Amino acid sequence: MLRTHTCRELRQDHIGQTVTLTGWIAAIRDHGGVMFVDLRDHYGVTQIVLHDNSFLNGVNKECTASVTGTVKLRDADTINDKLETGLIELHAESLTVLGAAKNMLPFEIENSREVKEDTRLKYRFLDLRNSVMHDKLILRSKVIGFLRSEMERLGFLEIQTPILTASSPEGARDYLVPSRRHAGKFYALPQAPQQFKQLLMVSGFDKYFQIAPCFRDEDARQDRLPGEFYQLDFELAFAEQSDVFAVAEEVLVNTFKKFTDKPVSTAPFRHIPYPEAMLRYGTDKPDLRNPLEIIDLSAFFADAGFAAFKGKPVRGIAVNTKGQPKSFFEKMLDFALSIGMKGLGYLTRADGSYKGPIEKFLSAEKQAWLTDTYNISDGDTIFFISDSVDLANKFAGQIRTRLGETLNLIDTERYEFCFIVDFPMYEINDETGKPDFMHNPFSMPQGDIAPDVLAFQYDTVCNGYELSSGAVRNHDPEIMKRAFEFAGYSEDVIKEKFAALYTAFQYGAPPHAGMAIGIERLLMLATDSENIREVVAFPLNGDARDPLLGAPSEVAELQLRETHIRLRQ
RNA sequence: GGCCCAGUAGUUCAGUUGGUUAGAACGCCAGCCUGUCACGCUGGAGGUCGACGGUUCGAGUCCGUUCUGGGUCGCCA
Repeated sequence: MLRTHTCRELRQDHIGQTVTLTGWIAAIRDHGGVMFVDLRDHYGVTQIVLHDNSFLNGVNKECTASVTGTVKLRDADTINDKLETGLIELHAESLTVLGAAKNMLPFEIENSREVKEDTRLKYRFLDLRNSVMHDKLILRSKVIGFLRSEMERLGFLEIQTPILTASSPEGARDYLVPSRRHAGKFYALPQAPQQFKQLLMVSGFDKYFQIAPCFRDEDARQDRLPGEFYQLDFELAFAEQSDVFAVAEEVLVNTFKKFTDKPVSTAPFRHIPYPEAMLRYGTDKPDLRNPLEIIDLSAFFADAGFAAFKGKPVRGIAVNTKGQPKSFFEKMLDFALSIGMKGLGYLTRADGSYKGPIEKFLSAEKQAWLTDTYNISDGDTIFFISDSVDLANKFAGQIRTRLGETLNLIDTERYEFCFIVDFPMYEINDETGKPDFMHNPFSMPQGDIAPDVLAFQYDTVCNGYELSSGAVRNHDPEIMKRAFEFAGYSEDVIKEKFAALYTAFQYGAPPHAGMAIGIERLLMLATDSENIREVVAFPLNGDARDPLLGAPSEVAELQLRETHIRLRQ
C-alpha cells in the first residue's frame, strides 16, 4: 500500500497516528531549522513539517513523493482555516521521491490559466494540476453522471450508436476515415447520432438518450470546439414539442440547481418565436439577462425627413447614458465600424429635447411620438441602426450586447433560459434565389409546404448561448417528399441520400421529437468559463491541432498504401 | 479563406520621439533564517526582442513579407 490516507483526509481524530501520504510537492518553505512542504493530491493539501533539510535532497516542486510521519495538532496560532486539513500537520520521519521533476517548470501551476494557451495545451498534464482546472473536470464527471441518472429516472434508455458511419450529405463537413477493405471508400465520423436515433424510434424504443460524441470539421469559436464535442442527445416516440420541452426543463433546471449557486429560470421557459427574437434581440440566441430591447423604427422613418433612413429597415435601442463621457459614444462608434457598420447615429434626450445630428430632420410631432411611445426620458440615448433587414437585425443585436456589457446592465448572477421556436423551414439562398433548408431537412413543417412555412424546430438558449437544438421530426414520407421537392430535390435524392430513414418510414414510424444539449456549453455556463476548452481535458486548439500528441500527424507509407491513399505532391 | 489583435527572460508583462549595457514581478540557482502556509531577506544566472528582408550613422521601436497564437466573419443539417 503506497499510502494510508489522502491529502484531504487527516483531521483531529488522526492525531498521534503514524500515516503515509503521497502526492505532489506543491510548495517548499524552508525556514532554516524548520521546513514546511505542501503535499497535494487529487483530494486536497496537507502541510508536512520537516526538521532535517537532508530530507529535501532531490526534492523539487511538482515532483511526486511519499511521506511517512506522525500526525500532530498544530499550535493554536498556526492553525490554517483556509486548508481543510489546517488543524493538523504531518511531522515527517521519511520522505521518498517517487517521480522526479525538472527544477524548471514551463509555468507555475498556480498561474497556469494565465499562460498562453498553446503552452498550456502542450503541457496540458501540468495545466490540469491547477486546482481550478482540476475542479472543472471533476464537475464535468459529476454533471455527466447526473444527466445520465436524470435521463434514466425519466425512463430514457441509453443506446450507443456507431462512430464509424456513413458520410451525410447535409450539414457540416465530415471527418473521413479511409476504408482498408474497400478501396476508395470512406467511413465518416458522426456529426450527431441523428439518423440512428430516428431509426431507434422506428424500432420501438420509446425514449432514447446518449451522451454522444459528435464530430464536425468546422472552425472553432469561443463557444464551439473544433473537431469533437459531446451532446446529451435524446428522442421521444409518440411525442410533440411540448413533451421535449418538459424533459429539457426538468433536466436543465435540476442540473443547474444542483451544480451552481445562481438562480435558475423556472419552468416553463419563455417561448420566443424566431422572427420575434431576430427583431427584439437581433439574434436567435438572445441573452435575456440584458434588459435592452431593439425597437423597429422603419415605419417611423418612412415618412420622416431623413433620407438616409427613408424606406429602409431601421432599428433603435434606447438606453440610459446619463453621465457617460464623450469617449463612450466614440468607443461605441469605433465598435460599430469594427463590426462592419457604416456609422452609428444617435439622439440623446436632455433638458426636454433631443440632441444629435438627426434631430433637425424630425418634426416636433415625430419627436413627441418617439418620446411617448418608447418612454424616453432625460439622459436616454437612442442608437439607430439601418441596413438590409438581415444586417440591421444582426448589427442591432451586436450593439445591444455591447451596450449591455459596456454599461454593466447584464445581471451575471443568474441563468436565464428560453426556447426559441418556430424557425422557418426554408431560407432563400442569396446566390441562387431558391429555397434551402434553413436548419435541417428532418424537421416537420408546421403546415402546407410554402416558402414561409415554419418548422417544429427549436433551440434552448441560456445567457446568450445556444445550449440545445431540436425538432419534431418529419416521419411521413409523403410530407418529406414534398419538403425536399420544394427545395429542389427529387424523391431519388431522398432515396439515395437518406435511404435508411426513407425506407424505415415506409414500415410504420411513430411521430417523434427530440433534442441535443451541448455538454461543453452547459459546463461553460455552469463553471463560468470564458473559453470552451477549459471544460475539456485534452481539447484541440483553435486551429484543430493537438499540441500535446501532435494530431493531425503524418502516417507511415504502409498505412497510406493499405488504405489506398496517394498523397498529392 | 477575409478582417482585427498579440508575439520581448522559463511565465506574465513594461519598454516614451528610433539613440549608452533591453527592465519589473513571479519562477530558477546560491547564501541566511525554528512556525510558514503565495514565508521572508541578500546576492546571482537567465534575452537571436517570433523569422526573413528593407529604411537609417543607429531598429525591440519605422516599412514589407512571413510564421505562430487568440478573437471574429464565412462555415456550423
